[in-house]
Amino acid sequence: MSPRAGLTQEIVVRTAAKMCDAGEPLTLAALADRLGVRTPSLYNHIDGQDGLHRELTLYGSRELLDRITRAAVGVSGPEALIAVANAYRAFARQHPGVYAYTLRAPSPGDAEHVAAGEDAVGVLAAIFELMGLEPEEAIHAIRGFRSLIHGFVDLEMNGGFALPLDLDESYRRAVESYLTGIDAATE
Amino acid sequence: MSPRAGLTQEIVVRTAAKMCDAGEPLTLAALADRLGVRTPSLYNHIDGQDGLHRELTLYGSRELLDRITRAAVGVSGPEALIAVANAYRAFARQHPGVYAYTLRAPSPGDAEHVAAGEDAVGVLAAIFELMGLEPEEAIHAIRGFRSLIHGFVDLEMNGGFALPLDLDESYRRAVESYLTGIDAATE
DNA sequence: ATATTATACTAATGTTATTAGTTTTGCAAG
DNA sequence: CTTGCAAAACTAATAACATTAGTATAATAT
Repeated sequence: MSPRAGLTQEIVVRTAAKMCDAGEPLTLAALADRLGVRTPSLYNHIDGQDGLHRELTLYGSRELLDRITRAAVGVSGPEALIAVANAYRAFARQHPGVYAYTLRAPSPGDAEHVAAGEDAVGVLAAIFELMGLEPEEAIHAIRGFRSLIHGFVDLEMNGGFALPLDLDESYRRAVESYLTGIDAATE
Repeated sequence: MSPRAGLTQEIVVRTAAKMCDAGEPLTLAALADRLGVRTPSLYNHIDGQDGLHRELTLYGSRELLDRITRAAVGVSGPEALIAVANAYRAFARQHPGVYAYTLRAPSPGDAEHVAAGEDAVGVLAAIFELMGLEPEEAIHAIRGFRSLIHGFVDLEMNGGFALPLDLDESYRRAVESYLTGIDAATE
């Protein structure tokens, strides 16, 4: 009937990303259906379900790295960190499905994935060290910073904040408070 | 052969909890096998897979609430919050599988689950308000606090912290920095 | 023009969850 | 003590999904 549907890994992964961002359950069957193809045909482009997840993780990690990197150019200090925090949350809200994949720990062999994670940490490390933190202090500070913004975004996405009080304001205050505390601890 | 294996919902849920805490994939098939029973027999005690997940969520939420409540008795202020943060992390490390279920948003109809979540927030609200925060300020502060500790624990559990630097120290500093910032913002 | 390779297919298998309907046990009421 | 009943376990069957093996065909390179 139709050998040659013109698929490519790029198309498969991007379509999968759209589906999970839209909240649709992401199964190989549904993905194949969406692409007008039979399920086994996907195996020509991705290594099964695990492979698809790996690709989504990599895709999301790179995209997120790109966002926070761009958010940080031209600014420094707390201002830069606030910009990064806002870019991070904006990405997660815009791509809730893909965002969830970015959190997966890289497999030891997955050099590309590891690299994307290290680059993201590198962006933060540069900002903190320019603020006068020693490298080791910076690592602690980055861990807390990442924890705060990821935690907020994750709870927000999972309906963890029930009360009718402005979430933007809560986020702004949380980031601000943490940075104030870091500043106080540095002196 | 063996009608009457002596199962009860309690046993089913606790066994499921043990399995997911041990990192084993939690399927009804595996759970039934573990209990020495056929899969459909589980339906006498839980309402399918969704029902099991709901029970695990409730079980975990109550357990976690119990831990943080006990951690907070007899102490107040930042000391109490640090105790809560430590109890929270200890629970997550001890019960990684169950912890993941506690994060699920309660279904609107699930009054028991909603109540457990509100109680947990209530514990934190009491502490913050005794520290002099207005109710609305307290909500913002609680959101940030929960975000920080959940985010840290979640990243830690998912291998998000790669570098060989003491995690306990990072956690201690993160909580301390945040509380310092809250304190500064309150005056 | 032909050979090759990649892509998509059909067919088949195994796992899982779920429902329907059946048997049997343990307990309670007469 | 017997009889009846509800609950708990079972078997059987169905549907969704992922995966593998093997086959056909189209695009491309020779």
